Amino acid sequence: MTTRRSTSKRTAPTAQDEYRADVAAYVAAGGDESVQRVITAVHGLARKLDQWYSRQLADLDLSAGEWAVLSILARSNEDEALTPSQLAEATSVAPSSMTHRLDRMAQRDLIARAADPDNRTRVLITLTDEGWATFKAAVRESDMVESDVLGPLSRGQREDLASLLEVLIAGLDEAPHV
Amino acid sequence: MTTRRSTSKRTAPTAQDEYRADVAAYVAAGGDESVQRVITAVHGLARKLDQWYSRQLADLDLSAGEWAVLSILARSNEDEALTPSQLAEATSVAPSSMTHRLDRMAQRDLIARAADPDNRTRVLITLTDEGWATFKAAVRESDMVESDVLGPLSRGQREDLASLLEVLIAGLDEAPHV
DNA sequence: ATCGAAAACTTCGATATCGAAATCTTAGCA
DNA sequence: TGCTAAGATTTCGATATCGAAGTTTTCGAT
Repeated sequence: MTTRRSTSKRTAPTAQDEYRADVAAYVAAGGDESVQRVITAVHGLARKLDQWYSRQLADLDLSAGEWAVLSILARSNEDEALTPSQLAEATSVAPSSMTHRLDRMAQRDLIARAADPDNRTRVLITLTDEGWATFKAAVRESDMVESDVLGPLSRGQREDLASLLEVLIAGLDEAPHV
Repeated sequence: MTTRRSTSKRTAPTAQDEYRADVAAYVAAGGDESVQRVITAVHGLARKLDQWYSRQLADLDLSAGEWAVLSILARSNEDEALTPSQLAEATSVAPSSMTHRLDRMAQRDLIARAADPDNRTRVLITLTDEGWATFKAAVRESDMVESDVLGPLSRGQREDLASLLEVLIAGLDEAPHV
């Protein structure tokens, strides 16, 4: 089973090797195989994509967290602005961290703060033109990487894959683990 | 299209709603739909799982980063120990951060440092018995959540899903973006 | 109408992470 | 052998994040 001798320069196990070893380890530790294959693959894929993103985003001087804020605002801006708390919740970060993150983003004119006319406790965050432009630039760059990743699949296979994943997404709402 | 009125208590858009809105936003910004459906679903799933993990891991007094170290060691320990640099690379963290993380884990007796007999520059990290036990406990807990997530799919569908994802994983090694 | 509890955001102190410089070891070459 | 370049880890200063406490506004009950 030992196919590598990683003492010297061969420090590059392929993503496929890592995946197989991970699945084997989790199954050995008591996990169900059909579960671990899917979960491990989803995680590995997401991790790899995140690595690429952070490299791409660095070109635009954006951190992963700032990108998260940008993209959430971009998809919900048209109907209604969001508050710092909602952004913190949505990006899994403490409210106090969001304050600082928004400070930095406001300083760079990516977002704007405005008082909520209905409730002066609240602050409403909106994307500036600059923020929109940055969002679109990032999407364009990311789409290139993503297309490469999905390259090996035909359009029909992508549909199948998306459909299966969407079943899981829908199931998340039922899950009793909140 | 406006299906929510999130001013009051209804601050809980379902995971499915979020997913749809995300895909729509990325497509509107210039992304390919068959790409964005898959990528967005993978990300959403991974994010949700990560949220559950960090809650479960908190029970074991583990951070996500510490769990990453534990699981990487668990799968590669039998044939060969790893160095701090390799762990840093594998978990996408700076080498100096790994130093501190290993300090904490060693203090709690989860891992052990040992000098590499072949190269005194290197430090070899191994799991202690305590580390192994913690790893297994975490896998058992996680597997419960994961099984719930995959509940909506039949065994055959899981196979199909895993196979499609594995094609993508294999493709990562070819990708020219490193 | 007023008072107290709850909500939303920010400030504050402590901890984790990062990138760069420093230290020590190994490898290559004259 | 001796010397320089490269590699691996740790130390150091700066920044980001967290949880808790603080401040202001809103909501509900008396």
